[in-house]
Amino acid sequence: MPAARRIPEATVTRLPLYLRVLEEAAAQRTMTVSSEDLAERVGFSAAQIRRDLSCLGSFGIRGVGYEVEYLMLVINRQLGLDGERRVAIVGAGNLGQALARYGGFSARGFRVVAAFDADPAKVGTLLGDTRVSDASGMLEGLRGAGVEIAVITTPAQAAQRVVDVAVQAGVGSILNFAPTSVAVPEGVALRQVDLGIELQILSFYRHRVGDPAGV
Amino acid sequence: MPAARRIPEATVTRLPLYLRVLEEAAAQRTMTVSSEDLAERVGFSAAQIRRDLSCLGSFGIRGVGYEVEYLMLVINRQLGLDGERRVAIVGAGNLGQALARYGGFSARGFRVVAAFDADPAKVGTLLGDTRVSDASGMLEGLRGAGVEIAVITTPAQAAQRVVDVAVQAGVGSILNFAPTSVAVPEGVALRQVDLGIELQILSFYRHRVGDPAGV
DNA sequence: TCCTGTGAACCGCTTCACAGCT
DNA sequence: AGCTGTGAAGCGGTTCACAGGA
Repeated sequence: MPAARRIPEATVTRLPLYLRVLEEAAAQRTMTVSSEDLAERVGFSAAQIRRDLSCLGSFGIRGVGYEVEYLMLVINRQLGLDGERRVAIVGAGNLGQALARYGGFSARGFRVVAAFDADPAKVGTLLGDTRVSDASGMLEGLRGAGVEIAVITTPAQAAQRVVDVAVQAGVGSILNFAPTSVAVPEGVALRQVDLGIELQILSFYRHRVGDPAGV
Repeated sequence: MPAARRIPEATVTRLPLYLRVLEEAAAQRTMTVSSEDLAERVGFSAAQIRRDLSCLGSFGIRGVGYEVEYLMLVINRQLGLDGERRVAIVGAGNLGQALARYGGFSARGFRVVAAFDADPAKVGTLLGDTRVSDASGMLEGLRGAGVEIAVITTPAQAAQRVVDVAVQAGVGSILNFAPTSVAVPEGVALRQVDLGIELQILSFYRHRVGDPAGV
């Protein structure tokens, strides 16, 4: 009986990676993988992986490893990927397009059921295969479509307003790509990704030469 | 004399956020900010911020706070944003477009000096305002343009090949958006962002109801 | 008085090392 | 023999709490 422990945040962020390599393994008709195999594919230690997986229960086979199919099932269920998630994309720019067309979404059960933009020129066009609606109808639109996750790809100055409307519409999870920090009330899940910040972090690690700069 | 200490990785990832809110503050003609002010804007604790900034030297004014302009200068220099960084984008799809047009890049001194795609239909088109070249000329192209950072927005199966060529061309930093883990040799900086994984993490935190699922 | 800079305590995550199961 | 699952140790980062400067 898999004793489901509390799952540390750090572990949660790694589970999707395991899922990705497990799919690769399954595609190669691999039946079982050891923590060592997984370690090689994802790039961190075998101990780390055993510790992570032990949080989900204890279903590895000693002397053998983990059953690929079963492990995928367990991780999928833990992440809540066993059903469908209703997603809205707000902001029909290039990033919104990129996300709407990204195959990895639908493959994981994320369905884009609504799209919004404030620009009249974009309203009525297709984002992936979802028709873009006017942002003025967002509150009702999000409610009506039963959206659980809102993905924000608007300019920075619109982001907080969009978040507020989404929360009001009962959206429980927000993924913010706008280059500004937004606030959500207690109980709403939030993740923020800033593409510009990633480059800045890289920029730091670039000039690792001992540079004892003064003031 | 600001004693420049070693900067923890966690701190580095926060510096760009400080920069962002400092710019907002500067736009509002704010001359100084306290760690408390900053904490409110970025959303973590004042102690955290003081600790982070103390790594860059000690130039806060007790009883007052930090000078906005000077703090920006210090952080910019630490991140290596005081000069220009030559960037290439590989993969001219929607995500590549989104990045090329993203204002936050040029504002921070990141210049897109080359773009590549394997699709003949894309070659010759514009990515932002950079002409897309054929991927077959990537090695020479990257070298010739003196690219320091390669941003990868190709499909997963092309990513590792692109990384290998980039490294061979002397590119020191890689930002990978392709949904697969790539490997780089020692000494090359690497960051990976998977848009799909962010959604999966959110999905986990969504169903926080006590769900004692069995096997 | 007010806020910085920082030792010290604390906390969560990672790694080690090995007992125990197959 | 081989690999999992996990106590225990180790490590990095965060928070506390306060000494000390403006």
